[in-house]
Amino acid sequence: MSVAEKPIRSMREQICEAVRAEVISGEMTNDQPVREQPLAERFGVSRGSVRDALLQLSQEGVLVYKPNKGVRVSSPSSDAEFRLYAKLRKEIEWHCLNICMDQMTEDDDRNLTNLLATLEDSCRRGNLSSITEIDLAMHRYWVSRASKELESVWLSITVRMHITYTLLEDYMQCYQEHAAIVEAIGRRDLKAAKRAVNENIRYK
Amino acid sequence: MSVAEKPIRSMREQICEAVRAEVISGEMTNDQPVREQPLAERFGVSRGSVRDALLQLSQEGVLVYKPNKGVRVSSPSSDAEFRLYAKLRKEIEWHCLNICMDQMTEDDDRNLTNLLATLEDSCRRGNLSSITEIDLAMHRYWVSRASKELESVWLSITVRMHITYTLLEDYMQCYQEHAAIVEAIGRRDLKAAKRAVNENIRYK
DNA sequence: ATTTGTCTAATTGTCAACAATTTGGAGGTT
DNA sequence: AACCTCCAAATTGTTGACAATTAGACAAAT
Repeated sequence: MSVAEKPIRSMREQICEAVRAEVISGEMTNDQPVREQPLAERFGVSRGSVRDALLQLSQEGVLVYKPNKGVRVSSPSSDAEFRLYAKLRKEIEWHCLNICMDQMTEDDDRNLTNLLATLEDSCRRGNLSSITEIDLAMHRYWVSRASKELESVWLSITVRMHITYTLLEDYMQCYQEHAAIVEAIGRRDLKAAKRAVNENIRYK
Repeated sequence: MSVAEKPIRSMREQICEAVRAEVISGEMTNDQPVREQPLAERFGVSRGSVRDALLQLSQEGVLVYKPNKGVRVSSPSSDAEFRLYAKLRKEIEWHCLNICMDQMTEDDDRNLTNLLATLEDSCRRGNLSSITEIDLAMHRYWVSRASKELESVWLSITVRMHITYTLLEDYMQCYQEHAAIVEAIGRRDLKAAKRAVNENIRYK
């Protein structure tokens, strides 16, 4: 019998995910300082826990930390760095597909199909923050499935790409690209899955 | 005039560097738990600062964190992941050489030559922990020179490779490989530098 | 007008105490 | 001996208070 998953998420993890989602979806503008006290009040915890979360997000690349000055939302990378990140991200996702393709189950297929359905809905409604969130969640799925250790490396690279979908027509294209990936994984077709992922991770 | 560097290092940063060096150089065995209280007493600070440092090192990949159980030294990756990390690391260092080769000064040449001399000394004396430390410091030099943002990504990938030189004969080879890199950088020969770096980052 | 110094408010950094959780072992039962 | 139960010690998680640092406003001096 497989070991039971731990649904417990530490306070720090919850704050991390909330702030990360807000930053990635663009609800916080670049270079904007992120103060500890307001966040502590908002989550009903002490500053200590908030500090832990902000420190982790800084290490992750979502925020930038300066001693005695706190953290601020990180600015977009240069084009050259963006292309490098895209390349690294593709290498990691390809590797993870290699690893986890064989051990995919019908449960995984269902989970991915559900994520895809949610993505389609968000794309139709044009809900930008929801799109970016689910986009990340889908890629994260096969990375996490392959290696928990790689997941944190992948995340710290991906968040630095500042993914944003600006044009309305991009929305449905985003959905179709992910549909192609899920379909390839469903057929356990490694080559097609890699090709589809490569199509989706654009080099700008 | 260039902006003055801040030599100030926060308490957390100092603890991080000390513990990281000890882990990387192999002074702490794999899976060994790292307790907060002893470290706090050793550095003469409170547990809070130590917690911050351990959290950062967990995010970096040096340590592994488990809720309510603290951190332990991370175990080596699988061979497949090692090869992936090597590939990612090479891509980053190549990119950084691309960026910073043009803006290298005589000061940089002096710094690298000094590091190389220290490395030679450590290699002759067979001081393993010193070798790994200087090895990392050298590669870190051109990465940091190119991009502070990439530095943290590079570090988190590199520390997961668990670099260790086990055989005595490897020591002098390590020195010679780095000598080749420094020499190529001194000639501002990008292609030769990339080739030398590629030689040094082995795929196991 | 520009610079310099100083005060004040806001913010981050550190600490020690307390709460919650995990660990390990003593003691008893089968 | 093997297995459970419970308790105590060790360890991590959280909190509020206080110290240190920074940023902005304002006045004084050149």
